[in-house]
Amino acid sequence: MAVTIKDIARESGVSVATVSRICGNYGYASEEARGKVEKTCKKLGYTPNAIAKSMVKKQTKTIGLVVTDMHNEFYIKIIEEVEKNADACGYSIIFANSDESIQKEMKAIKTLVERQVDGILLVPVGQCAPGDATKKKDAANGHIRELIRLGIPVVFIDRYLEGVDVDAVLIENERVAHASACRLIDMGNRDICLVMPDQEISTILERKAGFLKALEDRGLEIGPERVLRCLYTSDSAFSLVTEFLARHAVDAFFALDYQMTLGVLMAIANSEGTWEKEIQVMGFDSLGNYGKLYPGKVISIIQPVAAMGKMAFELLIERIRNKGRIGVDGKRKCIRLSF
Amino acid sequence: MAVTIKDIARESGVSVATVSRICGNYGYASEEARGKVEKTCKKLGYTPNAIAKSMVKKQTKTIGLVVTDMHNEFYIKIIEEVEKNADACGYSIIFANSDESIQKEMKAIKTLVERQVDGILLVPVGQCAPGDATKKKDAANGHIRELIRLGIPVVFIDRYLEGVDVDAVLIENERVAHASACRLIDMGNRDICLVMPDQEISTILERKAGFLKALEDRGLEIGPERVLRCLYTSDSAFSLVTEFLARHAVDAFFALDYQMTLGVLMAIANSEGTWEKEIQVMGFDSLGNYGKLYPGKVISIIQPVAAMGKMAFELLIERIRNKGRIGVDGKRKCIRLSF
DNA sequence: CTGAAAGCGCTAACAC
DNA sequence: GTGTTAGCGCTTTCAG
Repeated sequence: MAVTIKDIARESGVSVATVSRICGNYGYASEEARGKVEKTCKKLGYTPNAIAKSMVKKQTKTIGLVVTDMHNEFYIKIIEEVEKNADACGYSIIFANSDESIQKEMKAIKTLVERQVDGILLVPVGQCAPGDATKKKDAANGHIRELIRLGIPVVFIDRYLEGVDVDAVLIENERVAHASACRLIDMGNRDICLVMPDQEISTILERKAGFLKALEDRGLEIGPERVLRCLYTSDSAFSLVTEFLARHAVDAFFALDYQMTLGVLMAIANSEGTWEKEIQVMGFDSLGNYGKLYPGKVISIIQPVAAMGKMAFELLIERIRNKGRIGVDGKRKCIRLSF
Repeated sequence: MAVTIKDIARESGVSVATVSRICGNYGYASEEARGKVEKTCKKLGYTPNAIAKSMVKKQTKTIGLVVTDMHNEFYIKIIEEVEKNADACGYSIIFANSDESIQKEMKAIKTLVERQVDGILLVPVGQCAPGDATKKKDAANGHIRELIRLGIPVVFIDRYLEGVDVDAVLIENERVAHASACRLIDMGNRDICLVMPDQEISTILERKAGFLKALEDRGLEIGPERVLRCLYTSDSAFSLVTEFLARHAVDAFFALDYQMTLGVLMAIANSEGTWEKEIQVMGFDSLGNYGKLYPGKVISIIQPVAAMGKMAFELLIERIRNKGRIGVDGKRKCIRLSF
């Protein structure tokens, strides 16, 4: 049997209240009592029971963190940053991977709610489709709405969901994509191929819009065969680009996220004769150290991931502190980082 | 206020005991009661409180997971696998990163204990030094011993600690390194350079021993300048190998883990004139998809990480189930996977 | 089959 | 300053 506050109280000849005050160090306590209690705590090897504490304080000092993909270094970085920030504030992370599956996300969130997390940091799977699919999407996002109804603070990271009013920390995807694509064009690349996952995810849609606008601004057109849509994995991008390269020549590739960038590089590195053509690659997300493995021409659009993790955590903490109220102005915050 | 079992009881005109039986579905309950309770649960949007449940059941259905490095894909895979297996069994993961710091590890473990995790999966930082440093190491590993004293099941993954009796899931490092190095030599490589972090970690020591034994078995010698010791990062390995390549020529590199393998490849890819020399690289851990980015000669020693994660989790669960007793034979298990 | 009641370990009034 | 006590939401005997 683990030693409890009661044991400490008995052993030191004081009441549980006194022990609680001393161990939680709040309220008054005589030096004498303090000394005795601290000694017995050490002697008996007392470990406070956070569960019991949570029970009465109605806060667990834990937050849920759900990401969609563990093969994506961007999300790994997010996990790392969130854990670091949380730890510094005495929060623990209950971690879950939704693996781009809405079912897994729903299950994860249900578990987190049951475990009484103080708040949730979420990269939402849910796809924000425009148009007639709205009703279906609404149903699919019911679990997020439920969270809001329950008053559990949630902050989205990286992606947002159309029609769901939630705080979020995002990137200025359209602007950044636009600026980057302009730069790519202004470097002299005319024939550019877009590589993207065929999914209705906010980041992808926004980046795509920015890219297309850049083409338009520069008076360029893009044929449908130059918009490569694949599954949301680097392998899929690899296959598609490899196939494409066997048939076509291009000046450059524009890849909309980590997996796409990786797939493009893999394809170029492995396609006969393409290496020396020096195709320019521009893509979202750093490939970490791996960039050094690829000697070709690559420009990475590196998101400020550390800042994103920090801001998301801090925003969540703010919401947790003012539980119920949503900021001073009563509005959700949607932080858009530019860079 | 969240809706509780009490609300459900009142609303459905039964006692809390009945509601508890029905929601936890154990014990008897009439169809009538069941129907009423289930309806009100739905109506009021009842979410069971796992914290309260933990309080009385004295088990939280959570396990702690602590890894040492989030820039190492091997550990990321471990996280992924553990989460997947845990989720399937109704366990949640409280995650922490010790970042190779013994202080952070101690803090993480303290937190996990306070949070009453049912068990802990740990890649221990602690370095298993042979010889006179023993006493210092013992002190450093006191927090692990404390865990055992408290009866909290722990399973080490990847590394073990000398003198601390804990279940572990490891690789047959020495044998695998030996076999791999033999193969490397038998391919015709005579002048081989070893790249390793300068740390007393079990994996590294064992792999090094296997490598050296292979040289000995084949009647080869290795000069001290061909044993490259660096910090435990790919950048450090990169610098050291780059410097080495500027001065020496070798047939092959043997890298003792993920970070080392990555550093070696980076160095070769970026060193003037080394590319075409076709230096053979053999190293522990897959570089995931990145392998495709490097067109040189690489042989990866790929650890069965999925099996490791699964076995570690299952061993932990077994220990949790038989809380107190340590297996049928009263002995710790040290599973050594070969491949 | 169902209900009353006793806690799990801790905090927080409220009295002394 | 310190102790008593009433819960937090739930499970689990033990009666009925």
